[in-house]
Amino acid sequence: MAKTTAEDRRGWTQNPEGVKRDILAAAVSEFAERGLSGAKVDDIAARTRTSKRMIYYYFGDKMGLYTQALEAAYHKVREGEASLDLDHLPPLEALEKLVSFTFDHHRRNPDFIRMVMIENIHQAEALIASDKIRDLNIAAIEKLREICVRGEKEGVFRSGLDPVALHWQISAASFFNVSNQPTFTALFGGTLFGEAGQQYLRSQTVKAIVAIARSQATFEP
Amino acid sequence: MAKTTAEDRRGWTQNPEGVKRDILAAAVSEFAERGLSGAKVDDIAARTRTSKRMIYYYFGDKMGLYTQALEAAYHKVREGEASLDLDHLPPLEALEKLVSFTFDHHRRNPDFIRMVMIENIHQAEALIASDKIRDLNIAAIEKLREICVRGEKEGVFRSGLDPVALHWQISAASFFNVSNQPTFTALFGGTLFGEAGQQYLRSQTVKAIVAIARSQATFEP
DNA sequence: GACAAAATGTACTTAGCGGTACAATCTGTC
DNA sequence: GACAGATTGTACCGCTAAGTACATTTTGTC
Repeated sequence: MAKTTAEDRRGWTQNPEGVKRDILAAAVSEFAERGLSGAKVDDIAARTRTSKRMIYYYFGDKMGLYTQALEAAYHKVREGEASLDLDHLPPLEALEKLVSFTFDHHRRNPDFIRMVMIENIHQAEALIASDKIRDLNIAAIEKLREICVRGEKEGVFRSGLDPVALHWQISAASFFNVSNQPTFTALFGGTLFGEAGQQYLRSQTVKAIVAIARSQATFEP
Repeated sequence: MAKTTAEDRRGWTQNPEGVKRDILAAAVSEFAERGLSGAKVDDIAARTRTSKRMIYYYFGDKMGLYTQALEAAYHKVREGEASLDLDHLPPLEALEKLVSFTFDHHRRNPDFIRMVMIENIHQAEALIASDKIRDLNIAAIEKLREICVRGEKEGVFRSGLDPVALHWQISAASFFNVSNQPTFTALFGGTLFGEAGQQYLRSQTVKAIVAIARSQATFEP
């Protein structure tokens, strides 16, 4: 995180793109950690190799920075998803793999999860204003829709499956698993969040989603 | 919400308990709406029939107020759950009813959900410090454990079911449904959050949880 | 190498907000 | 009804943090 790549600072030369990336990375961390009002521009600047002055120079104000940080977080995470190739798998395996992957992927990106939490606290105002993010997510649904269609054709999924509702189910488990870990651990202990617990939850989640997608009986344990 | 009950202000007499309740109600709304740093003590005071001075008199500082607001939110919600009687139902129906109820109950208490979101953003620091809240939640798990035990004995649930994991599954769906409504709506439209959509999601969720609990095949559509 | 525009550093202003000092009023008790 | 302690109102302080003024350096262009 926030590691210094060589190109970010070649000697003492100017480097607008590097500076912008540097600021955005710092902003994502800080906002994810402390929320919109909790994050301080001075603190973000301190995580940077540049100054507060440059934040205002490139991003206008705190909200401008926040919006772009949110976009950066979405971009990074959806990019990771895009690498997942499911077309060559039969629909049932494709769905299982997608759920497993999403579960793990969210877990690997807590900053993204926290940005979305913060966005929800703020009624998704910044997200609504960003067409960029909407486009990224439509693509995610299309991938799932394709699996649904294939599954229905082959008769392994029940007909009339709504990909958006299915996405809701997958997201609910994968998101909650990260977002509510602090309170859940505080109340019930951290057993479920160790490696074994997470594998268990993931397999249970896959099973639950598959049960929703199939109309037929399921016989495996 | 924050309605003026007759007893809260009898003429101009002192009324410590009424004032405290008034402040707490205002605090829950304000914190739930804007988060910990986002909430302003002056704004909370403005929602009150008393003054900022009284907030500091009764609650010490902003964090003290926040902690008690969190406790109040938990208390109210767990109290609502306690009214649910499942002992007379066979285990499968009891589980189904519990899931349905939880789904609806969370939906009816968005302020509670938002308080928990905020707590998670802050690593559950206030929650960890509150024994009161932990006790409330242990009780919720015990209710579920009892259902699991009965279900296993009667052979309708698979053996070795973990009530905490099951609670995780139930909470994930019910919580996410409220917590992420803003971003989900912004990205995919609000269809799922209308009355029909919610009924659909609730039934899907019940089906998913039941699938997890049963080892046997399920034949219903 | 001179000029303009882009990029950066330093120091400052300003307002919002958490918290408090001080005084006044209410209420139970003798 | 006087006293003590609990409760409340008014006015204020001080700090933090968002945002800016102004000066300086870098860099591409002729």
